[in-house]
Amino acid sequence: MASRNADITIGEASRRTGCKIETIRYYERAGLMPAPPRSSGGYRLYGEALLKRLNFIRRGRELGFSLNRVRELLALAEGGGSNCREVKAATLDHLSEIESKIADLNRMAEVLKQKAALCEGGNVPDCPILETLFDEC
Amino acid sequence: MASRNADITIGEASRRTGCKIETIRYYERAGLMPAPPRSSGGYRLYGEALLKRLNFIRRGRELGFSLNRVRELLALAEGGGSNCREVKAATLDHLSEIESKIADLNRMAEVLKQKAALCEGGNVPDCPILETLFDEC
DNA sequence: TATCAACACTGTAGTAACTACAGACACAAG
DNA sequence: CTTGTGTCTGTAGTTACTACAGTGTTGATA
Repeated sequence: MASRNADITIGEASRRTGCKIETIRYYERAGLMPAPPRSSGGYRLYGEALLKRLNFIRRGRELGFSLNRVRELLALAEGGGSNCREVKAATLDHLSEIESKIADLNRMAEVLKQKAALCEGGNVPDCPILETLFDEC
Repeated sequence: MASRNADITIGEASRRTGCKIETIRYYERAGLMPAPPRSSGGYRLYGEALLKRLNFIRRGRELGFSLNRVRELLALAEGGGSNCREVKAATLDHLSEIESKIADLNRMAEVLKQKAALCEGGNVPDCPILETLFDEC
């Protein structure tokens, strides 16, 4: 049960989790991953539990959680009393951040579309886009 | 025509443009703003042209242009042959970056909503959100 | 057994776009 | 002349990595 478990080098861990090697080492430095056991030659060796943890981090990041947020979630997952209420709160918090970012970007996109429409894109000087950047209220 | 023009200190420029003082100095270091003239005591003094330029940068940033992009736009605006076609291209480029960011965020928001819905948020251990982070695919 | 490629190690520095000091100097009002 | 506010420089910190350089390890082959 422990034999093939502990023979995973960092490169293999990288392939299996989709985290780059340097990112994995970075997570260790940053305290998101514990220092793993090492081979006699000093190579890091990852077991299943650590791979799971790496995947957790990667999935959290893919969902846009900050590393700090991921850290919190890991703490919640670890502290046996993993408290669903807190996790849900963090998730909803994050969701509302994302939604306000979406709203911001939509606003930007609108303005950019308007500006682009002003401009027929010829070889003309006096571009209306630049003018509005310079002069608008 | 030049009297009240050149008496604007960095604090006043900050108030008028909405850029923080340290950000203005940063733009100078970063080559987006030229080194302005100085008072006898070494204070930076901004004229109308520089204020306009600062506003340009700020508006560009508000629209999500990167500083490099703003730099390009400024160059286009300055090179007398300010070429509407290039400006429009940069704008549309940027617009499509923003739109793909919006799509990403919408995807994230969807998943987060689903996850949050799984979870009734009680004082329970074994939170389904954490479980999917750990175990999914 | 020697050797070789492929891998991993540490430590440092760079990225974007600021922000935040510390310690020193400038300027205006009382 | 002092006091208070403003500004100066230079450096370091932020987030989440990424990219080296220079050295050591591993495992397979000749």
